[in-house]
Amino acid sequence: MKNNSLSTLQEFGYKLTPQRRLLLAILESSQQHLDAESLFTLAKQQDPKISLATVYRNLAAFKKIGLVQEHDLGQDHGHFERVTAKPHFHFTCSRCGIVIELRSKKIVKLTRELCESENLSMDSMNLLIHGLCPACQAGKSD
Amino acid sequence: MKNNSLSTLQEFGYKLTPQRRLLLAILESSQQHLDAESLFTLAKQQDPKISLATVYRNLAAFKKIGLVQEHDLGQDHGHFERVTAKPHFHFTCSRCGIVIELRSKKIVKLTRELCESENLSMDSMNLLIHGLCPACQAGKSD
DNA sequence: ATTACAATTGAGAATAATTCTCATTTTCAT
DNA sequence: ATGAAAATGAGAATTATTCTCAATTGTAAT
Repeated sequence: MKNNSLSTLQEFGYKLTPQRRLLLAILESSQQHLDAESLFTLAKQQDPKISLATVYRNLAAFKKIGLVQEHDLGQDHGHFERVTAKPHFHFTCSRCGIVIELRSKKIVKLTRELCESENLSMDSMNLLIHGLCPACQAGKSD
Repeated sequence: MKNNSLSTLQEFGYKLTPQRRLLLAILESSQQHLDAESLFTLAKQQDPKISLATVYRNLAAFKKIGLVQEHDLGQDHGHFERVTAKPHFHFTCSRCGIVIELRSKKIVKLTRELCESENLSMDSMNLLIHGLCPACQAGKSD
């Protein structure tokens, strides 16, 4: 029943190390989009010996097997989040940098159909929108 | 009538330097998604003195005023392209890395409406899709 | 045309994110 | 339990990008 990320890891031939359990646990409990450094900081609280290289290595592995997605949120480094059943999109305010999550089944469906019509097999989609959030639209004069 | 990128630059208070003319000309004539290094290489053919810093500085400026868009095409560095009237999306094959452009007015419209419904003002959208291209679907066994 | 000032540039140093190296440790199938 | 393959930690190395600063240039006003 409980087809969790750990069994997925094993299915793909990855070994189940304490570091991987820890990193996945953090990613799963986090509601935020973590960057490598933040994940490293959080992980160190529970395993002070963990290495930043391990964080990067495993983020790459998780990405490869679809457990996490990397997003370019307009900063100079990537952000990661656990992939959930519900695909969603990211709106980034170009002024204040806030990230707002959006959902639309219709857009997902259309994208899937667009790919099908071109004979492309779609693994993941990532819709990034830039603009002004409501607050920044209001205080545009600053 | 001819509202080109040069006049846009001036409208935003940027000076019209030979380097900027050159970079924009290259971006406009290129059908590809150039990264900073390729743009630099192309620019040097016409202006051997041009500096890589100038390329980065101006890509940032062009981006800021909406003349170019930066895409994260799954590599470890950004790719840039001149913004045209027609928004389009990018499919990247996770196996061979080929980039295929897709268009869908419907998706653009839905995205715009989604933002409106959340009171977000949308400046740009960027839809990145990952999967397998037709060729790589065929030769999956390699 | 000349001037003056702010913006821009070139060159290379500096920084920041990410990857690599390699000796050591650990997982897991046997 | 054992051994081979995979993973880790630590720090060095690499790569993309930004910064610094002196010299140059575009432009608005004369």
